[in-house]
Amino acid sequence: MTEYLEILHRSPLFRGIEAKELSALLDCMGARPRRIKKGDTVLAAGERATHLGIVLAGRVQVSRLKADGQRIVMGEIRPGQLFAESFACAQAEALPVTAIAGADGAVLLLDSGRLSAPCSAACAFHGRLISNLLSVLAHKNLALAGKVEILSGRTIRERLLAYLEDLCLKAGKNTVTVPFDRQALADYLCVDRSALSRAIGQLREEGVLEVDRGKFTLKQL
Amino acid sequence: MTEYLEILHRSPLFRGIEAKELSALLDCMGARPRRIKKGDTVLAAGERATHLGIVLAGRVQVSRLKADGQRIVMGEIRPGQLFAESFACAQAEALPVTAIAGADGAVLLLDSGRLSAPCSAACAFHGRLISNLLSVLAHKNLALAGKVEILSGRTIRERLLAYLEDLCLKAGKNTVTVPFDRQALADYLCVDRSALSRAIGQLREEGVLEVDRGKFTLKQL
DNA sequence: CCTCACTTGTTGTAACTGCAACATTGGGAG
DNA sequence: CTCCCAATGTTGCAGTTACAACAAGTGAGG
Repeated sequence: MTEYLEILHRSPLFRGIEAKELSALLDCMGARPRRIKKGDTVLAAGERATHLGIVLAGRVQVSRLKADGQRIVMGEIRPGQLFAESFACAQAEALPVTAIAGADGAVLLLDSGRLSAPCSAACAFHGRLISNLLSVLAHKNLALAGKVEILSGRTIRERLLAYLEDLCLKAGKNTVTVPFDRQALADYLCVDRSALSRAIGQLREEGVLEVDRGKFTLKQL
Repeated sequence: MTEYLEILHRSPLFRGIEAKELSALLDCMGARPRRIKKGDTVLAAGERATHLGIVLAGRVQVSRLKADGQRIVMGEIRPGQLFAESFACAQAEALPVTAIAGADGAVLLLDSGRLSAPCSAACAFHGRLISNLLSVLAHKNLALAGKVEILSGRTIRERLLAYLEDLCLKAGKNTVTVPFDRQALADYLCVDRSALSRAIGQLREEGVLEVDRGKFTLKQL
């Protein structure tokens, strides 16, 4: 656990909580890190949504499977970030999404009940924790709204460019590495993979885009 | 204000707070109801996101205008429900959405700073308020995820049916009244209005759907 | 070096969409 | 009742997409 304290301390969930206090807090909540290997299912759709997850190392991909077999990739979670927290906080009956490890690493699963229930030992930080969680949920909301904006594009071209521009804006440069392979990127944009390939090819031919594996460079911004 | 206390008391934000305490709480936060007329701009895009809104009567439509002029209708807010709360809680620089009254009514705007800052008089209920807000944000997240699922449909037909099935599921019957006119429904589904009309016509001809103005009946579920 | 599995790119085609322009409908004001 | 206007439906068309099937590229392991 010790090796991950630094990551946890930087997590938005524990902002403002001292490292030594953090350790006690985690003990109190019975948190144990769990190692994951690429491809492992961290949380499966259908489970009761009792726990929220924090990525300690590696990355976790959250996706949803529709009845017709279509997959929607909701996003990729990086170290320090949370996943499944909305479902846990909303006390959803069944988890509608699946979380899969995108690389070897580790996660921490926290019982949301224990997180929000008053705990005699750690009550001093409890308010802070809830307040942080509020902020995390709010930002997650903004991210989701951003995803809606991407999906509002009516052509693959529009959606891809909206996504890449968003990434570039956040990265502060015009070259970004997409954390998905082509199929996952297509599922993230909710389009067909081969059609996405065609759109990428066109954009490259037009000189709008430069592509090298997962590295995209926007030539004009 | 008194006329709206009942609505507020039933709002998820004030769950578990007694009616008489509620009144004091509102005073303490300096909340004043504001009457709105159909078409009024309640919150404008670009404003600092300092306040969250609660609909007291009527309805409020939240939409976002893209750079290319395309409008995205995010949703319709009904009495007791909140809007713009994510932006307020995330302390967003500028509001990315616009809130417009869809009918005559009234709203309450609450300063999110005052909501989360400790208040000597109402501190007893403060924790409750934050906890409720957490739940509201979590549920809003689920709603947004639902919208993403709707937008993941690759044809207008799929999106419309996903939306209507969702409404029917929530209503518990197979006849629902859509709170949008055709243009707003198209903007909600992020498709062209005339193409939406065409899709509705096809579904009706096939006997899948019965339509009367804004009233849709799913013949087969 | 080769094989094999997996990822990515390519292409033809039918179907669907966005767009624009126009027809129709329905309800409110006078 | 009639007029008027906004909402809704209709249609032709060019462009885009999903789908399927296949080709090319890539990397790990023997």
